[in-house]
Amino acid sequence: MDQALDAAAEVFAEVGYEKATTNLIAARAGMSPGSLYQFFRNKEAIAEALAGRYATEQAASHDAAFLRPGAASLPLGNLIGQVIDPMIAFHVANPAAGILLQSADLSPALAARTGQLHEAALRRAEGLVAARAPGLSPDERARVASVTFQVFKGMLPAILAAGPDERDALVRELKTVLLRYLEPIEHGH
Amino acid sequence: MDQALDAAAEVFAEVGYEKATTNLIAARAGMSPGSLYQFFRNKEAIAEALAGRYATEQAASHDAAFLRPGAASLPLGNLIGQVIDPMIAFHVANPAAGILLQSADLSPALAARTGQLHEAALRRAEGLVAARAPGLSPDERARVASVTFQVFKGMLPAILAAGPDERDALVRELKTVLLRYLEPIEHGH
Amino acid sequence: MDQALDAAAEVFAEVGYEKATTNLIAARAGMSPGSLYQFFRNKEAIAEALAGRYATEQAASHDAAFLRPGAASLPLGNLIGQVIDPMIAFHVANPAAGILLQSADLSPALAARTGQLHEAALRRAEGLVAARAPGLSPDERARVASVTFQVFKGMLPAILAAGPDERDALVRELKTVLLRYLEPIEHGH
Amino acid sequence: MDQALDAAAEVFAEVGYEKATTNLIAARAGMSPGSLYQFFRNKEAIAEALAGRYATEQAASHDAAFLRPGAASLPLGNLIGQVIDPMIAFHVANPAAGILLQSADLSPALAARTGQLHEAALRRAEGLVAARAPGLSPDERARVASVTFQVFKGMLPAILAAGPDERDALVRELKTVLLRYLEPIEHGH
DNA sequence: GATGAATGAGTCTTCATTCAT
DNA sequence: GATGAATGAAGACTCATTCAT
Repeated sequence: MDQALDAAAEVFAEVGYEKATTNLIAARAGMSPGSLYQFFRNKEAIAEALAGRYATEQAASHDAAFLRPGAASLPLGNLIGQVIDPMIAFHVANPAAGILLQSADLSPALAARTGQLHEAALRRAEGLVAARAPGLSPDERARVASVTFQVFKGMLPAILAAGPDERDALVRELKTVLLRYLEPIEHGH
Repeated sequence: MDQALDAAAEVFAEVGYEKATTNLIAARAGMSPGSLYQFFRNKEAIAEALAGRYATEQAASHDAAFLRPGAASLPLGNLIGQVIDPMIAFHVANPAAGILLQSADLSPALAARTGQLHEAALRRAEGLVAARAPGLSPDERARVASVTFQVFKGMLPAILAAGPDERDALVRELKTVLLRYLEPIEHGH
Repeated sequence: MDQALDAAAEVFAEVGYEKATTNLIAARAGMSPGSLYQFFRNKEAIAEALAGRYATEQAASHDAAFLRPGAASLPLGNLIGQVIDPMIAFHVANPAAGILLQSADLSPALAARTGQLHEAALRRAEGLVAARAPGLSPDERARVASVTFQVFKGMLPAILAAGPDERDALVRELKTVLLRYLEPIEHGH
Repeated sequence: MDQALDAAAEVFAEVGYEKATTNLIAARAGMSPGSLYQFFRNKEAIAEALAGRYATEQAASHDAAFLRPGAASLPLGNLIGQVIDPMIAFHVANPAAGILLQSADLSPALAARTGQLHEAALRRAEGLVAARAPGLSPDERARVASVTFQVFKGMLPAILAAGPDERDALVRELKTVLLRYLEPIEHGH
């Protein structure tokens, strides 16, 4: 079943969600289509499960960053780096995650199925914001977290498509955008 | 033919590019599939033409913003507003434009055409940056423009999905992000 | 209407009957599809009319060969030459005639529509045979004529496809086949 | 898969290659279109496979005729009978073979494959000629073989279309044509 | 009489899904 | 539980034919 998700990730990354065929995923996973459908009700369920796996993995990496001693009192720039760097690394290692993230915006019908990834990321961003800007109203906090995530999501495709040098420059730029956006908020708007 | 593009825009917005069927587009346009294919060689060509139309319309609206007297000497915040507001209005009025903008994994030919939309927006952003931060190297300028556009693109889906109130708040936030990102650049990094 | 048939002949020769589209024929004829359908009930009717025209033209050329004084008493080899040469010339000049002749064999449904060409050619061959071998029963005469025509038809594609030199050799061979076949018949089996 | 080819043969024989639809072939084969496409990449591939099957079967039957002891020293008329009779029987039993043999304006790929049928028959005819008229130059030998085959091909449709009695008469006539054509060649032109 | 845009049934082909083995 | 052949609905696209102008 992990085998199947690995295969799905490969195929999604290579051809996108819509053009990925379940038969190709099964073949890539070294199993029969029938077996694939024993694990997943349908193609959508595969994407959902994959998104779930990504959500879990990212949560783990995020927690790791925050269990580091002193994380809470880190300067904002450093904190951003500690969060962004593993996220980028994760997406570089798992290009299908980006595909799923984008697919959600492509068609309303696709949104629900990758919700977990979205929601999980959002919730973590909200935790961050709550810790750094405790004065914000829940609405504001949610909005700031959402904006942060959207900026990340917006830059992700370019970052993933870039070669190593340009990628580093873009990541630096992403951090700059977020730092400049969040710093005034941290200090009470 | 405008009829057909209108119908295509509706259908793309509703179900996304991949799930849009040419027969549905034709029906929505009140014509037969055969007629649709008299105007467009294939499904891709429909999207291409639609992207072209959007590129043209946006260029016009953007030029309008810049021909306004004094635009060049406007405070950055105001300038951003003058650019962002019509762009948002455009995307709210034309939700299919966002779909096309986001669709990364299209065929090369279509990508090239939606690339028009992309490129046109990018080039306009570069013009802006060049005017405001003449000291930047071409590479830096291109990167700043690209980042600006990516941030916009990243927030677009949420803005379009939001209700009117939340939408306004998100647009304000988008402007804030861009202002805080660009202001230091305008003043020499 | 001759215009239309000329165009049809071109198109049939270029792409074959099945792949020829009525719109292409109309365009080639410099008229609208509507006009084409004013002259011909449907695509089949075009082929029929074209076959009819070819039948007429060939009849004329055949009669010319036979009105030549002394034709009836010519040695068989010469007579064959006088019949075959203009027929080959005709088919070289009108490649669509060969297409129509072949199409009749490709699908039972196609046979009827080019019947005129077949029948006309057969009847002329029968006339020839009757003149040269008056002793044959009507059945035998019909069969000999039919065989003669089929041999001609069988070699026609290769003759038309060949370059000039090979073509001459093949035509010579065709005449040899027919001469050797018909000579004993002329002399009472 | 043999099922599918049988069905294709039926359909090709009934309506010709162009008018044969893959759905009809599938239905005739008692399978779904999807299954048909599991065996054959596309419609062309069906015809190719069928042509291949025919080529193989004919080669076998032809070899059988020639492995018969004393075949090489048979009088020419007998030899012709031994070759023609099974070929006619084959085409009577497999009317689609004639359709494929006659279809000249197929796509290059298909032509190449039906060419197999063509080529195989030609090569066998050449073998025959070489054995019987060793004095011929390769060019002449090829031409004689080609002419022989074309005569056969030319008479085939009429033979297949005829009722049993007329068919026998036509086959006899075919043999006569070939015998009279080839006999002088066998004896040094 | 001519036009040519419009039609829509029909074609090939794909692929998510099922089910007998 | 696994298999993978079979399914068949549905999609992109074509083209003979019609009909309002």
